[in-house]
Amino acid sequence: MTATDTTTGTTGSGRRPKLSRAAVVAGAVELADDIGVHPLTLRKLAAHLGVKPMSIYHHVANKDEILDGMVDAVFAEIDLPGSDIGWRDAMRQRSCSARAALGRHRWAVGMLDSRANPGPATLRHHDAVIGCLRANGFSPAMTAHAMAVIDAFVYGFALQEAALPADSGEELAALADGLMAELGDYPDLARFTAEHVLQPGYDFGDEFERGLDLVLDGLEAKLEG
Amino acid sequence: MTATDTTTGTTGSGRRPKLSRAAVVAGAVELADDIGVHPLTLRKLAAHLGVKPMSIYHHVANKDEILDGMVDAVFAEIDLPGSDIGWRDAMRQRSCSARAALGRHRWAVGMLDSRANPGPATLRHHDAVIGCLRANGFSPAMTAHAMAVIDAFVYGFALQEAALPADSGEELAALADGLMAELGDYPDLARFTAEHVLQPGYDFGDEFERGLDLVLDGLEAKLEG
DNA sequence: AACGTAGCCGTACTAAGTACGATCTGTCAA
DNA sequence: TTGACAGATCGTACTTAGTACGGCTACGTT
Repeated sequence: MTATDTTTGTTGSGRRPKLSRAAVVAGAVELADDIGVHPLTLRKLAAHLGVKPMSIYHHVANKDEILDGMVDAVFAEIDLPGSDIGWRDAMRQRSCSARAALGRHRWAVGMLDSRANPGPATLRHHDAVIGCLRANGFSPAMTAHAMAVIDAFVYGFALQEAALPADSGEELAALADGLMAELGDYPDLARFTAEHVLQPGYDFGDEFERGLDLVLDGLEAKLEG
Repeated sequence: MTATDTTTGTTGSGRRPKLSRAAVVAGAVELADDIGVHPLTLRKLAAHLGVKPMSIYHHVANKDEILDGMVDAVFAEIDLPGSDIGWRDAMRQRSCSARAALGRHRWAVGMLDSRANPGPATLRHHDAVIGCLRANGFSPAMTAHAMAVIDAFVYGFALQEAALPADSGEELAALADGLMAELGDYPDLARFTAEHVLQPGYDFGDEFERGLDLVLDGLEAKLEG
């Protein structure tokens, strides 16, 4: 009775399935990418899947189970840390992959807190990270420390990116006038925005790799010290 | 027509108000602390405020405006960086304060992404942080870098804390048996949980200050280098 | 060929967000 | 003092969302 069973059943009798738990979750992810999570309803999902609303309930118990599955589906997109490269490259790779996945599915970050039931992909991911660190000389305490810092940075950065009003500097520049008008009471913010954020070459996303390296540098120093 | 006007109006005619925008938002924060954000409905909020549902709509345009206000109310609880201490202590203080506020209101972290309209407390906070860093020798680029890394860590850590199934090690130990049974397929995770996480002295929250210092150390080194 | 079962759907109930307009109560002008 | 005004509150009702319940359909088995 694993909740992740996607097969149709071994005895094979009855109608040929159009749906499955995996198909429901995958459709929900697609639709959420398109319209967001809050506007995602079972009726819209059913329409997206070419099915009537109540058919969904033969594959999931309720909407929460779909939401849990969606989070796990995003984790499934994150590369596991490679085992043949060093811990630093492995962490770097999986962090970048995680940021990319959370960027493809902006709705996912905000769900990480309320979905406390980790799915198999989530557990497998954490398992692999722990295995990688322990195999590379990290003590249990250092492993916990490293995971806490790295994951906090990755999730937090993704959270900030998801909250950005615009994706690119160009879009941001388009909003600039209206924005600056409301910043009169905040002189430092206003100056900083005008002189740095709105400058042509600026891209908040560039801070990711710089910040990640700062974190990894710190961990490397602690590991050696 | 500032959306934050909490006064009853200058001309002073009409009925004595039991409600106000601020009272509505404050009540919503209280109720969300109690029951969570998803179960928070206007009817329950009205009951909590001792009022009928539709009365709320004379103070806010819709539920989204309440949610925006709630996020801003949490930001209002975060200490602004002190101006007389150095940047490092100022950042440390406001980070700890932010973590505490987000811990008091676990629902808040998950809303940071979807609530893209910053309120006055949020703007004031960012303004003060920028002012603090710029006044302490941070270039615009270094300011952006520092804010990105620190905020990412703080928000991300709060997100992880909010996702924890239990608050204390004791509560976690109570869930341990059921937990370990499901971890058969994840040997590294299982061993790590048993040998480190479930040990008496372990508290995930302790990682906050250690991680924060790692980040601040890295920034200090960059500032001097 | 009949049956059992898995998958799908129609109907309907409860609850949530909120539009619309009625009512109620202090305050101010005369 | 009083009457009218205006803001605050509330009653009603409409729309949409989640989902319980039971019926229908078609395929594999016997």
